[in-house]
This record gives sequence, C-alpha cells and structure tokens, in this order.
Amino acid sequence: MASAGRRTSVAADMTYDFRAIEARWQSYWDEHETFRAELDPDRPKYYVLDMFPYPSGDGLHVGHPEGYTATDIVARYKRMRGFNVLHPMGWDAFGLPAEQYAIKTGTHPATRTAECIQNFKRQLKMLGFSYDWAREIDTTSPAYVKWTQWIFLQIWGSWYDHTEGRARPIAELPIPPAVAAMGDAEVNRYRDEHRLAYMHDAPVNWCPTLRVVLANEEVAEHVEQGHEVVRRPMRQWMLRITAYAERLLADLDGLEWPASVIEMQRNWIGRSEGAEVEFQVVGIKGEEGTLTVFTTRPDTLFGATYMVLAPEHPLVDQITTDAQRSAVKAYVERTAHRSERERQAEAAEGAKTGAFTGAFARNPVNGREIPIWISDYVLMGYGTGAIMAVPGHDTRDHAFAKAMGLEIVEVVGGGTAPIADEAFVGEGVAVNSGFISGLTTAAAKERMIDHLEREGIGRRRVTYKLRDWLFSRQRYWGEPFPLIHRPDGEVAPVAVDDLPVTLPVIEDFGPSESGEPPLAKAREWVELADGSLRETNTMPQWAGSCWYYLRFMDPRNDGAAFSKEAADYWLPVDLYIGGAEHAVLHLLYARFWHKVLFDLGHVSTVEPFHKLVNQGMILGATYHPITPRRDERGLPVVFLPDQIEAIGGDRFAVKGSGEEVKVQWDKMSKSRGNVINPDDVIREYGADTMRLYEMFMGPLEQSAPWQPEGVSGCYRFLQRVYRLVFDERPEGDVVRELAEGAGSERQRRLLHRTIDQVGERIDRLSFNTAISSMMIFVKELALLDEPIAREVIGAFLILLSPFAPHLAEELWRALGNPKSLALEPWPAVDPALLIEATWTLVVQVGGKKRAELQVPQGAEKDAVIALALAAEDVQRHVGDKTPRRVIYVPGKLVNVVL
RNA sequence: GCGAAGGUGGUGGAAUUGGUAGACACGCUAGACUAAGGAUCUAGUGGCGCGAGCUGUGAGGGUUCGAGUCCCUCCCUUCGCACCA
Repeated sequence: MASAGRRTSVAADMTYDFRAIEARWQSYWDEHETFRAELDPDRPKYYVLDMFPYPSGDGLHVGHPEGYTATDIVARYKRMRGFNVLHPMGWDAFGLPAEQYAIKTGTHPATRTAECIQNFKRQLKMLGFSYDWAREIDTTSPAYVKWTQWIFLQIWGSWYDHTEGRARPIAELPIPPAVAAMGDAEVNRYRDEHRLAYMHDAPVNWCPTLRVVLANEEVAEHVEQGHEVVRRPMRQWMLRITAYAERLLADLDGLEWPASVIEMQRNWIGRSEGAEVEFQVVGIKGEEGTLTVFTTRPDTLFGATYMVLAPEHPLVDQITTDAQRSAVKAYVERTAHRSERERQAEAAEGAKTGAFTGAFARNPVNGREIPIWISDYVLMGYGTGAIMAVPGHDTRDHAFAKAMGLEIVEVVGGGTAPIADEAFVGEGVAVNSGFISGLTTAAAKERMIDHLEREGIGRRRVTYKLRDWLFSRQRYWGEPFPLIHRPDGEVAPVAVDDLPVTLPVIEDFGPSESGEPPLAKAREWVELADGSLRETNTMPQWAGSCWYYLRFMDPRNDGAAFSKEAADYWLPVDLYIGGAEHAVLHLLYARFWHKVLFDLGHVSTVEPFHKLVNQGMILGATYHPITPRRDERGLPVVFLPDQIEAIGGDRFAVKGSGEEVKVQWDKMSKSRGNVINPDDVIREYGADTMRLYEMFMGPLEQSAPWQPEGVSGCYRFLQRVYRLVFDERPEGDVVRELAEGAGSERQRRLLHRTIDQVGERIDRLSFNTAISSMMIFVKELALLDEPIAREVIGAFLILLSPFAPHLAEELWRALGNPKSLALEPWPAVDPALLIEATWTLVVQVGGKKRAELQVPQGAEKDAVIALALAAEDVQRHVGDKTPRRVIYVPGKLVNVVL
C-alpha cells in the first residue's frame, strides 16, 4: 500500500462506493458484450484507434490512459450519436525487452509476454474502456504472425512499376529479352533485383552491445542511449520504401494530422529538386570515367572548382594516382573505422577533412580541369555519392576549400560579405557564368538544365533523403521470414497454406558476435529435407504494428488477413491517438505497407489514418534543494513527492527537516522515480475520477504536470453528481425525490445549453472545457434550489457517461432505467431553449468597458444605442460631449467613440 | 544553423470568426455546520488603489472604434532535423 499511514486523500472518507460501482459495471459490460462491434452496412461507421501498447513488465503508467481515455470518450460519444463504432485494443508484443529478459532469466519470451499482457489487460479493464475485447489481438500469436508473413510475401512478390506509379505482382515484370536469353537463373536474379523486398549486401548499422542491426531511423535513439553503432557490411533484407517516396509525400496533403508530424515526415522523405550533371575524369574515356553528381543548384555550375567523392565511392580506387594512393588509402580506412558518433561530433564543429586523389575532371560548361578529392562530408547514401563543389555558394564546400586551399569563385551576385570570407547561399543573379550570366537564380537553373539536357550531359532530377528500409533483425523474438533458400541459391516463399512459420524452441536466445541470428542455431528447424535452409533473420518490431489496424477490422478471419468487405466498410481509421514518438517511423512504415496493399487491391483507401492526434506527456515531480548539492555517493540530492509538503503557494519543503525545495517537472521515468501508478490512483479515487482528471488537466495535445490536488477536485465533482441523485444517510444512501417530467424552464435552459456545449466540445476534442461545462451545470442546478426533474438529470448522465461511465451507469440505473445507457441516443438540443429572453450588452466608451446592461432579445439598433447612452456609468464618461461615432455589434456591444 | 509548436494569475488552464481577459479547477482567505475538520457548504480571490479608477496576456512597435487574437522586429521555452549536395 503506497499510501499506508498517509491521510492526504480526500477520498479517505469515501462518500460514494466507487469500488463496488466500478466493479459492477465492468462486469456488466463484459457479460452483455455492450461494446461488441459488428459490420453493418446500413449504419455509418466510426473507427477510433489507440496506438496499441508494448506490454512491458512495468505495467501501465498514467501517461498511457490519457490517450486511451480520450479515444474512449469519443467512442462512447459516437455510439450515442448513432455511429457503428470500432474501438479495439491489442498488444504489440514482439520486441527487445522480453528477449533481453529471456537472455537474463531463461524464461521464454512468450511466457513473459503472456504475463505482461495479462497485467496490462487487468489495468486497462479497471479503467472501464469500452473496447470490443472480442477483437483483442496479439502480434506474437501464430494466428496474427501468419498474416504478417503473408503481407511480407505480398511485398516480396511485387515490383514497382514506375510507369504506372504502382506496385504490381512480380509475375507481371517485363523481362528484357537479353536477360531472358540467359536462362531461368538469370531471369530469377532479375526478378529478385526488382522485388519490393530484396537482399542487399552493404554496410549496415551494427550495434555490438545489443548484437543487432539497426535501421537508419533507429540509430539516433540507440546512440543516445549510449550504445555504440558501427558500420559493417552484412547481407540484409531491405524493403523498397523509396519507390513510394513521392506518394508518401504527396498524400500527406489530405490528412488531418498535426503540423509537426507532417513536417517531420516531409523532412524525413527529404525531397529535393535539381539536376544530375556528368563530369568526365581527365584521362579516362567513356562511361568508366563519368562521374555523375546531383545538385540543387545547377545555376552554380560555373563556380564548381573541385569535386568530392564519398570515401566509399566505387570510382575512388580507379582514379587515384600512384602518388596519392597511400594518402587516399589512409583516409578511406580512417573513415571506415570511425564511429557514427565521432563523425557527427566533427560535423557539428564544421571541421573538414579529406584527401586529394590526384585526378582531375573537366567542368562540362567551362572546360576547366578541376581536382577530385574525397571527404566524408559527402555521403555515399545520398544522391550519387559524389558532388561538384561550389565553395562560393555552399557553406560546407566553402569550409572545405578554405581548409584545403582550393579556389573560390563567385557565380551568384547579391551576397553581402566577400566571397573569400563567407559562402553566399541565397538566391541572386548569376555572374561569371557564361550563357546564364545575368539571369536570376530560378531562371538560371532552368536555362542550365535545358542546356545540360540538350547536350546530353545532365538531366532534371528529384532526389529523396529517404532510404530503403532495412527490414531484417538478428533476433529471436520476432516474426520469422517465410522464405527458404534453395540449394541452388534461389529464394522461395513458404506456401500460404504452410504459414505461419513459427519460431523453433531453443535454449539460447542470444545472437552471436558475428551477427548470426539465434535462429541459425536451431539446426533442425533451419535445415529442410531437400537441403533447403530457412531464412534465419526475423522481422523488426515495426512489422506487427504496420497493419494491426487492418486486422482489428476482421480479427478472427482464418482465410485472409482481413476481408475485403470489412476493409471497405471500416477504413480509414477516423481518429488515431498516440504518442509523438511515432511521428516518423511507425506512421511512415504503416503508410508504406498500406499503399502496397492498396496497389495490390487489398484495401481501397490510399491512406490508413485520416485524423491523427498526439497526446501530450504527463509530467512527474521531483524536488531539488534550492542550491543543488550531492550526497555522500556523489549523486545529486533529490526528494520525491511523499517526502514533501506544501508550505503555501507553490512553495515546498522537506517533511521533517523543513528545508525548502523547488519542484521540477519531467517526463515520467522509472529511473527518476517520478512515476505515478494508475493502480494507486484508482484504489484511492476510482477510475472515473482518474479518467476525468486526465481529461481535465488541459488540452489533450499538451503536456501537463500530474498534480494530486487536481485529482481531488475531480473527485469532489463526481461526489456532487452522486448527491444529485442520492441522499446520503447513515443507514444507507437513498434515491432522492425527483420531479417527474421535463423540468422547469430554468432547468431545461441550463440542460440544453450544457448539451450544446458538451457535444460541440467533444467534437473538438476539447475535453477539459467539456468537463468545465458539466461542472457549471451541477453548480447552477444546485443554486436553482428546486427539485430536479428526472428527465433533466437523466439527460445530464448521458452527457457525463463518456467521461465517467461507471458512475453515470449507476445513477442511470438508480433513476429506474433497466438497461445500460451506453447505447442511449445523445440528447437533442432544442434551439429555442438556447435563446435567452435578454442578452448582455457591453458598453464601451473609447474602447474601455464602462457598463453592462441586459437588453431584450430583438431590440432594434437605435433602441439599444439609446439604452447604452442613457446608462449612468456611460453618462459619467460621456458627459456633455457629442459622440463622434458609435459602433454597434449586434448581440455583443456598443462602443461610444468620443 | 534549419524547421515546427508555444509563452495568459500563486498553479493547471478558458477566451470558435478581432468585441466583457482570467471560464472551470487547484491553492489561498473569511464565514457556516461541527466535539473536531485535512469532510461538506457559502462568499471572496490578477496587480495597484480607501475610492472613482488605473493597470494587465514574453518585450517593443504598428493596424483598428476596439488586439491574448492581425502585421513587423526581438527575446525565451519545448520538440524535431542536422555535413542530404
């Protein structure tokens, strides 16, 4: 008991028995399958989805339920609005923690995962979310893995037809006659090279600590955690996401997503427009000596005074002169051995290193011979791995030219500083540039590209930062690839009827140092009777989350991943809520898979998630001495909330010593010790209070601190609601006498205003202000001091029920309703009741508010102005002066300008 | 450096389109009920001023009868990207 011995809680003297009430309604919903969703073409659908959790060993923290409560409110609201709501939950259960746990303890990851799922599910159930639990899925279950593998085979079985702009079955790939003539093996090879899933032998990001290959997207996160990541050549499975770069970018336009996420995806895809230009290496004739570069500034071609190749560029070896060979070799090796971290640190400083190859190339527009260098500031993975360097108009080239003493030429006029001191990267007018001199940057680009294309030495080109997705992992706890390597080297798919390929039972889950996956050790599993070998890599954790929203539509289908009928009905996801940490990876990968499935005719929307919202973080408190100090072990002194008491305002002191400390709000994390456990909150206040508080804290998208006093405020509100219906007596609570019928006009006006506001605010996901409306309702209802009408309180309970469903159900039943209110219709607003008999007129004199008057509805402009001018508070400021002007805003104000 | 979001009382936050700044809640103050209150209820609560009033939404300027909201300049915070040619 976390709170033993403490009596800080308002709920200590529990006035309504939330424990019994919440347990009762949770089992009622279970037994009656209240939230069961069935496909029904006659009703409008609404698909509201949470980012499903990884069931970690730590269980839920209060951050999880924030998004889940928001979606639950929307789900419950939409049901009452007549929508057929799909609101599912499941488990993204493959992943490193269970595997690390297995390596440490020997417990099979499946066992551990099952335990964690059970705990998560228990916690979610306690919060009363209206999930259709019959649709629960677990990405690690064979029934799910089967279809993850099936989708992989769809991708593997496709190629991208750039002419038609879509993926097509590999069987439809045109085979060039020259390839066909070379026989079946060559045809197969040709096909394999064009598949959307292909094997690639290239340097990959290898993490020696974890013994795993990482996707480019994952490197930063691991480096941040202090893991070393090195480049190392390995044969890996790649997914051809780059084929979709343009569509992934263009289709962002139709989405209702946060600007920041759209922007991050745009940056990640990184489209740039420019041109390819061919340079000829002096002394090497023909294609062999052609260096192609990509530039976004073809207008600066006359200013290209040298070239730079990435150290890994294939031509480096060929063009290096004997005199420079040792220097070049040394630099190439140095680059290969440096970690990503060292390289990035150097980049941040702007320091430039490199080596001269001894070779020269000819600038195709002015014929000048320019030196060819190598440097790691040119990346093999972007563009062509080679650049033309224009030090006058590129900061990096400028720094390199300065460091190496290379020539700097001005070819764009308009800079302020001398070109020798600073590169001018802005737009201007071309100078010293032959046939484009005098043209503005935009025009010069066009003219240059025309020229290059006419001469056949370059072309217009669009490049993307996005790289293909490294899809294989040397891990045990993931989906095995459903592929077989034949003795002749051919790769074959596992037949659909033989899916899923399940994981073998093994003892040692650890990957080897060499990077060989743990599955390779299961010889009996790997080796097939005909001498074929199974693929031993597994898929990354993203695989399961790439399509779980599709499986939810038809989760028990044995014959397909999902039916076409279900997909046509439920897609797209109307509202998707989750953390901002998935802004790029998960959302980009899922969109990619969705588009492949679209191309192959399995889904009929181009995008999976229509509206996306990122919930903010809930921050936890730690307390620090006013002047920081360290304890005897050298660690900073930190106090946790239960060691602290408030001493007025926002000041805090340590209990016992009385030392004043300051509060600090951070993302909750186990290591900081500032985590709030939902179990404790629910035990003390109940799930309804917890849900209400999390929504009342502030806008959903915004981060906010967890303040225990705020929780009790919400609890007090629910108590007041309880007392609207129940009279608390020592011998037991009894239902109050309620007025029959629709209620007094005052009550109905109050109610309808509240109905109007709450509905509109839920639509806007402005839950904190919706709750505020309900608080005002309860307060004003009490002030009316008249018996409350049954219909009024009943309608209010419906408004309350998305937020505090247990209490709403309980009170609904107490009013004599036999059935759950979950499927009651949302009350209709009577517009007539929203119009008051009078409205409040604000009178300003010279823009300052001077009076407030009640004006009858429908009063004429002149009458209102006369009334305003006659008011005493107005007269005092106007006096005998004649107003120069009177502004009249109907229904709002009168402003008298003197 | 580039990009995005944001800066409103002691605190979390309200204020759809320019029209009462600070709703609602916490905290605080006073009172009621009480054996008691850390329960409950009532009232008050941006700052300055006895008051009429003045002042106030990161800073400065502008547009307007009127600006938290629009425009310009700047400062700060958070997040993302960062040798991408």
